[in-house]
Amino acid sequence: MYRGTSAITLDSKNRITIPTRYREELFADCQGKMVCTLDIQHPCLLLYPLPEWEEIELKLCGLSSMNPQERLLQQVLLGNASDCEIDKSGRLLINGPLRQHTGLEKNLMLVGQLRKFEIWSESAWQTQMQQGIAKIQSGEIELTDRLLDLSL
Amino acid sequence: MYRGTSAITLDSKNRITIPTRYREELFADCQGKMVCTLDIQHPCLLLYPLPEWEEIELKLCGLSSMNPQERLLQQVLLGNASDCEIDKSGRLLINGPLRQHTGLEKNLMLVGQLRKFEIWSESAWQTQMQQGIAKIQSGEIELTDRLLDLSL
DNA sequence: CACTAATTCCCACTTTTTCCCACATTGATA
DNA sequence: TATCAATGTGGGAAAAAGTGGGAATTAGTG
Repeated sequence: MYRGTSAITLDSKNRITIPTRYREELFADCQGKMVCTLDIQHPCLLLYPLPEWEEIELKLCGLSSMNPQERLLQQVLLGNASDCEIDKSGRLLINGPLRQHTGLEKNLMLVGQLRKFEIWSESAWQTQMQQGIAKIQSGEIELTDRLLDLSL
Repeated sequence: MYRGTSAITLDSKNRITIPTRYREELFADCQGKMVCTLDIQHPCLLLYPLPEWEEIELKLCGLSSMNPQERLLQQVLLGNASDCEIDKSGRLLINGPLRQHTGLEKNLMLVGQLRKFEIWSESAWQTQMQQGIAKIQSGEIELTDRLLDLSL
C-alpha cells in the first residue's frame, strides 16, 4: 500500500525520481513496470503498477462502446495510458501529452493512494488540500454509510 | 491504551521525543513503526501504531474513487499519511507538509487517545480544552444514547 | 546510407537524511 | 543539599538519496 506525499521535480529530460522508500515495494509489485494516465476528475495523473492497471483495463473492457459516456471514459483513460518503466537509477519518464494536459511544472507532488499514485503540480495539490480540508470541516460532506463507518 | 498529555518540543531537525512511559507499549504494538496523518476536524495530527493505521487504510480502500467526496477523504488522509519510525533515541520525525498544515511551533502537546495519539501545538490545544470544557458545561452537548450510557 | 534527434545509461556533485555521541536538565535518593 | 541516574536536547559526521548533465546507443528521417 502506497501512502504519503513526496515533493519531487521534473528534470530537463522530463523524468521524475521515485523516492527510494517506494522502490522495493514497487519492484516486488511490478518489476518497475508502470502505467501512467490522466485522471478524469482532477488536473493530475494516475500512476499504476502494471498488474493493478491491467485489472482496471479489464473493467474498462467491459464497458459498452455504444454508450457515449462509457466510450468517452475508455477514450480518455485508455487513450492516454502510457507504459513507463523505472530505469536503473529509479527514474521514470513522463511523456508530452500527459505533461501538457496536467500543466505540470518543475515542482510536483507524488501522492501515494493505496495501490496507485497521483502526480500533481505542487501548486495544484496545495490548492486541492486547502479547499478539500475546508470543505470537510465546513460539513459540506454528506455522510454516507461507508463514511460513517470510518472511525479515525 | 495510550492516555495523558505530555508537553514536548519540536527540535531543529523537526523531531519529537516520545516520552519514555509510552515506549515499551509502542514497541510491543508496532516495533516503533508508526503513521502520522492530518486530522480532518481539528488543526492537529494523528499518530497511529502501524497495525492500527492499517485497519483504517483497509476501510479507506473500500471507498469509491469515482465518488468525489469519498475520494477527497482518501486524498487528505492517505495523501498526508507518512510513515515514521521511532529512532534509537526514541525520537520521531514530523515531515514538512504535516507541520505546515497544522501550523506546528516548537512547543507541542502529545495527547494519548486510546489506540492513537494526537499532536497539537500547545496554544491550539489549550484553546481547544478551554472552549471544549465550556461547551460541555453550558449544556451544548446533545446527549445521544451512547453518551447517556456513559456513567462517570 | 548518412545525418539528426531522441533516449538511455552512467557518473559526479549537492543536498538531505540518518545515526550517534555528548551535554543539559530533571527528578530521585541518600 | 549534593550526587547519581535517567530522560530530553542539540548538533557533528557519515551515509544515502536526489539532481543534473555528458556521452553512448538507438531510432527516426531525408
